[in-house]
Amino acid sequence: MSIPGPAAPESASVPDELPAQYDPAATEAAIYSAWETAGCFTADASRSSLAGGDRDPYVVLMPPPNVTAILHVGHGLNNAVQDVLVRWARMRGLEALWMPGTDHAGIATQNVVEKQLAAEGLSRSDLGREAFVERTAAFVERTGGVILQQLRAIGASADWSRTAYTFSPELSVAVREAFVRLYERGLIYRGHRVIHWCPRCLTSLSDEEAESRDTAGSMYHIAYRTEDDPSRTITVATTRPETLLGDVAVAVNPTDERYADLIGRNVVLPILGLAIPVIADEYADPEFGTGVVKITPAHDANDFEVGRRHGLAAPVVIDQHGAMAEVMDSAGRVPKEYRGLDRADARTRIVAALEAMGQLVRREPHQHGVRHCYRCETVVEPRLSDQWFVRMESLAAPALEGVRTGRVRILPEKWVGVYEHWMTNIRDWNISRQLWWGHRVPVWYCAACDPPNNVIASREDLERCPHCGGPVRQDEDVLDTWFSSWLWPMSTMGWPNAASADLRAFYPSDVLVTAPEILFFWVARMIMAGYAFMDDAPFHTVYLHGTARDTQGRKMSKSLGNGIDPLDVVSLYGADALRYTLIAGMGMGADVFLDPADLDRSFATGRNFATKLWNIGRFLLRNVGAGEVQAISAVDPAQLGRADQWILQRLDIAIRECDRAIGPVKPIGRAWSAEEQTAGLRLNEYAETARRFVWNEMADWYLEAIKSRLLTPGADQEVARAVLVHVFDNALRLLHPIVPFVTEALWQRLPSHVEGAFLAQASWPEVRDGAAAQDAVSAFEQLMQIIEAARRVRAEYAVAPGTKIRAFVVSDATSRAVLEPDAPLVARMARTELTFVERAPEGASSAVILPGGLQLIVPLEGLVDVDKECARVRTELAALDRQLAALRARLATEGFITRAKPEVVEAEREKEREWSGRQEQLARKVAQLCG
RNA sequence: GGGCGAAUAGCUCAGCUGGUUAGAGCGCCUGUCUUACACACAGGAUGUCGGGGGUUCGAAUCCCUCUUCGCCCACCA
Repeated sequence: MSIPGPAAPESASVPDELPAQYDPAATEAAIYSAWETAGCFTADASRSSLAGGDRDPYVVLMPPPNVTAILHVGHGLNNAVQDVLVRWARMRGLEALWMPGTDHAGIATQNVVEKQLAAEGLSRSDLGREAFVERTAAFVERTGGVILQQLRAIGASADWSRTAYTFSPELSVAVREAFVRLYERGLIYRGHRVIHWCPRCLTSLSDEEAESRDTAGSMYHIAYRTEDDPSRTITVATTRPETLLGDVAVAVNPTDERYADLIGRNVVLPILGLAIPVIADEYADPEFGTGVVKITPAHDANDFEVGRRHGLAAPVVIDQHGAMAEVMDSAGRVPKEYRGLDRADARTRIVAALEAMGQLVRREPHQHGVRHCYRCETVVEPRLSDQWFVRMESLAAPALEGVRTGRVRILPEKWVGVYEHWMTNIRDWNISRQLWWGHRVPVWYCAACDPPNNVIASREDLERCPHCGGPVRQDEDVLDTWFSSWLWPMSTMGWPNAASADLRAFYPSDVLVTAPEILFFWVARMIMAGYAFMDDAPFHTVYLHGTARDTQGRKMSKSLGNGIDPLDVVSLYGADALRYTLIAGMGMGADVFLDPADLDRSFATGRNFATKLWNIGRFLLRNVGAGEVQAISAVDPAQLGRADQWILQRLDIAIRECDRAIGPVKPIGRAWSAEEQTAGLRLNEYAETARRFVWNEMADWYLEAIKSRLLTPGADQEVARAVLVHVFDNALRLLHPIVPFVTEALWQRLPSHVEGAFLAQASWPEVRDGAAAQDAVSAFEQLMQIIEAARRVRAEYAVAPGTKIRAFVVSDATSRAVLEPDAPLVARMARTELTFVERAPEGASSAVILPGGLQLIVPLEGLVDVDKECARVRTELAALDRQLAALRARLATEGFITRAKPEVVEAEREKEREWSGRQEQLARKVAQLCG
């Protein structure tokens, strides 16, 4: 027995000691450490079929959380899904590797450390670059990766021996290699252009990091006077009047007749009094605003392009902090009273000034998208600067092709269109950041050499120039954190070392599980990197799951304070309850709604289920005992009872349905077929099927049905024990990926358990060969219906629970021979004594018509008044009349017979026979009762 | 502005290629501590499947349209 703790029995002879409620706290931690100690989660490269082994690999890459992150319910959801898949694959006999790790998270981590410094009254410049980086590294070393520890608490079966970090020495090698290779291929270049700049983080951002937010602003209409005729004015429309100080022209559309006469003349820039030209450019849309655009090349990406086309200057009038200043080529452009003013204040002042001068024609409310920093929400400032870019077009082509041909599938499918749209309209990626925390751009500059020798991209640190031997200095910038993340599927495996065992055994990986938010940041780029560096996609499936939201539909977040701490849930109800609730509640790509104010209710589904499983286990252990149990294969099929046959068939059905819900494992050496494209990964269906089997079928029916057999010594007891253990063993296997702890705890206590074996490593259930005896199964189903009917009658007439009732079953001799031996089962499960008769007895009674020509008649004397029963039967008959009429109409339609599938027609005919038989019986009953 | 998706029980959602009397969980109602489980058991109620039109023998399912929500993208100053 590998499970210590108070709940573990000393010996299997006293299994009754299990508490009535599952106590996760007493078991989970011990089970997890037993798994880890036994190396259950450690993948072995030599066993991979790609490396000469006999198992197909199954690899899931954990989206590396930020190294400073703390587990929230989003991580819980993401990792629960991955763990289900990995545990399932492991049980399927694949060499399963779940690669864990963290991301150094450039801006995010730097912000955290800078905040700490600020609390000490320091800034990063007070420390200097080297000390700051050291301090950040030490901080990460000390407190980073907490989240990985927390993931163990929710049962994550990652291979911790391989834990990676995007800023580790090994991954740094990969980053440099990727940079230099792309540089050598001409796909990385230095560009001078307007990029997104965060004035708070003091760094440039990629297009994806500058998130557009719909914002209520104003549109200002400003009149400019022409230089040569002060009476002739031209009105420009702008949302950013403060950038006026950097204007070098106003543009009109060349086809716009309103302004044709002005093209080539000058207008006077208000406030500064500078003369600037009116230029003609297609960029100006005659339909929008006044049709006149002010051109500020240094502070707007489009204006920059216009400026370039017309050879205009690009004066920079806003500094890196977002304050007005004469930064570059802008001498005399920022009046003293504006210098140092924040852009927002400057806007107010300039608008006021324009108004005072009578040049503000109009100001109207205007909704428009404003870009914000994805890390700190600051309004991003377009800024002219030199940055490193990756040319994306050629990288995107194979990544687009990979999805189109089915090498990679994206689920749910609705994201495919989004992916394709982004890929086909891809823009170059700004990868340089003006930060200190991150991979330094591996480029050195030589002051002595001439271009292109003065810029050297290098895999090794350079001390001196390889061309002239003179001194060099390294680029000050670091790389976008995503420039290391996009290599994750390769770098974690040892790339660029082609001889790496992991790279050979485990690339490409299988399913990537993540949130749609990072489809472009990460997923699309990983696919591009895969094709660019490994010539193959990094995975065959992208599974984009939903978001955790509160009851008002708001995304759970720390700042809103509406989050749920998964560890709270774990300590209250256990990891299994958390996992089951999340998995069962999450349709493909659908959001999960939870109430942070009512954890009890939110997680009732999972908690109740874990307890139910536990109690099924308790019952089994108590009643089966510790004695030897026959293997199911050793049981003579002729010995199997009806209930046994029935539950074994239900098990097979459950296995098939679970397999279908999880779907095909992977396509080997080919693309996904059209049918496979969207098949599987319906984990909620899988969870529901497994739950239904173990709870509604095994516990509610089978267990109840065999209670007496279990208690009566003899051969039949042995059969019942064997079947029960077999069925529950398989149920635990089916459920293990979702609720690993409670299933492991129970599985190890089964009498069939072999010392030292783990459910985590056990095999996935398979459908048994040989069909079940259908007669026996049907007979059991008929008994179930009799029991349900009798219970319904009892409930309807409020028969006291202790009271036994009598009932007649009207049946032919054949049915009677089949069913009568099981009358005691009905007596026990429905407290109803059955008497089999060939004809309905005289007198008023409640009748329930059952399929197969059976009728259950319960004498109502002493139970209820006849009037009430009469009314009930009449209602039932009326409903049946209606349904039967509709059914007959359908059957009478010629088109139905000729066009419907034969099996559908046959099913409908069968139904018609059954219903009309029942109608007849009901009519007779009405006559008897009411007439 | 462009693109995509969704609308089914009080709530969150299944319902896969059109064909049983549209389902589950949670919640609700009634009864029960039936010796595994009250975090349970047994029984029950609730749906013009968003509105309208169409295709079809047959539509929650396919098509059109309207309404309402959501998401992604976008330089319209």
